[in-house]
Amino acid sequence: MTPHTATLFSIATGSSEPIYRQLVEQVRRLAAAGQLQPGDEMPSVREIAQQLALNPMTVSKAYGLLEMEGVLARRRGQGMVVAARAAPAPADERAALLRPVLERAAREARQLELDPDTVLTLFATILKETP
Amino acid sequence: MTPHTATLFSIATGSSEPIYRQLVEQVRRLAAAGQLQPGDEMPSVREIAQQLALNPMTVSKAYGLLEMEGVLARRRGQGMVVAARAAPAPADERAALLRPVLERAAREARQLELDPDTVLTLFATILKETP
Amino acid sequence: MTPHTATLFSIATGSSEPIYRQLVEQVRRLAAAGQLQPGDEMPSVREIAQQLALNPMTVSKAYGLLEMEGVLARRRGQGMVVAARAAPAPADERAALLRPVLERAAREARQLELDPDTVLTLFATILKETP
Amino acid sequence: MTPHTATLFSIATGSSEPIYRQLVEQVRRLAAAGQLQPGDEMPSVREIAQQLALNPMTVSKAYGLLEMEGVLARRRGQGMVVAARAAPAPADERAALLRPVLERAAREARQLELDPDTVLTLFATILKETP
DNA sequence: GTGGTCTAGACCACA
DNA sequence: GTGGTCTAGACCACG
Repeated sequence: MTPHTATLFSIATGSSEPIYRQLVEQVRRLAAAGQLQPGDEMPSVREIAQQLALNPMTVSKAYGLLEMEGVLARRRGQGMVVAARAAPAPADERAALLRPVLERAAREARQLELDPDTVLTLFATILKETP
Repeated sequence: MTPHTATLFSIATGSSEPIYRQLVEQVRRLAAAGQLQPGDEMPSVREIAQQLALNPMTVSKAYGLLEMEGVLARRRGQGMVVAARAAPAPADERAALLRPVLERAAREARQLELDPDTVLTLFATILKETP
Repeated sequence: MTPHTATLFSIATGSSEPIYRQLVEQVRRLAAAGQLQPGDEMPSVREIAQQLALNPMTVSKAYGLLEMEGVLARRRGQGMVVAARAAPAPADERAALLRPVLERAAREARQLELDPDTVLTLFATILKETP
Repeated sequence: MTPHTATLFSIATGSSEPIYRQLVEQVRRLAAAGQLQPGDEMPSVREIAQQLALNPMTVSKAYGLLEMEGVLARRRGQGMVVAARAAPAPADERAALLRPVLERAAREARQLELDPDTVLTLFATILKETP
């Protein structure tokens, strides 16, 4: 199955986060969650670049990093596919990927002197909104 | 009252976030939380620079931005003070400052296909650890 | 279209007004007047710096402020462009930008006890000279 | 006659223009206009400093400059008086003092592409409002 | 003493 | 190529 570019990625060009990193992290998460299964063919660099109006080098850089990480694999003449070892991770490993952003949120909450219950309630609300 | 530099700031020089921005955001949150009260004198550029081993211009840049934002005010020849309009914000306004990072966390959680309860439990744990 | 540096800016290095602010205000006015259209590419920091014999950081500071203001936008890796929302302002809005300096002139005229007609005549003369 | 501090000066501590310069220019204009007559005793440094909540050194610096300029004169034990040669200037000399600010306004008007008539009408309005 | 400005030059991240 | 960040150090303006 070849995932559709438009469905897969959501890039915020206005964000301060580098585009290539947005791509890398999204693929990483999608692979960990199993939305990208081992063997799935990734869209070509050109296709992504065109559809998202990005510089092909930006996409290429993301793919390169993902290959180094072992999330994607290069198949000669066939483009990139999701790597075998990128099997869906168990919930606790996926949770580990979420830790950094949660730790940052906790640090900010403390500096804002918000009490944990308020924060958790707010977060619960947002979790329901988002999907 | 003059807050103590060492107590006020914790800078991660290794982080990818620019130092001046770390300073800006910390001051912004401390003012919102009321740990910095209107009228409080901020440590001088040189003092912060020395204690945190930073270049004075880096600190100065942060102060300049905070002044533009209206969080700090310049008292000519006497350093910066916390601005009058930087009164401690009510809890709901402070919570609003936390929204962006929580929304980001929610987005990542969804891409990781983690169920909300797991995420909330993890966050609760982290919130207890952090302080 | 890429405006020419030399044509765009006239910097008075001798003035007490900081160079970066001279740049900021000129760009702001040129954008308001429509001489800089949304989408126009601005000259690069290095180009301006070289042509006006300034330090690149000085120019960079001006660009940074103009970006914060929303007058310019950064196109990663491709320099700055005039922001979309920086559309040419109608005459009355542009006139509003002129008010502060006119108010100052009026205040000074009053302290000099010059009668309004004299002042207006003088100003009319200067307006004809200047262009 | 001793002019009253509060009536004489209007200081904008928020402005970017140095306080001592605001003082200097105001005295200069008032003397040129004849509102301060030769021989008039100026308020003491302390009095001005207290009433306007300024640092006495700031006031002192302004007085020093005005003395150097010949606008004020030091009378031992009597404080500063308006200098003899600071006689009210004829209208054309006073107009000359107004030129710089008018030239700046003209320059800005041109960059804003405002036509001279509009500018003059606006200025006429402001001149009527201000007093 | 305070902060502001500018220069010079290095290094990095991004595209 | 682009702009961003940081350092080091000088000088100035202000109070």
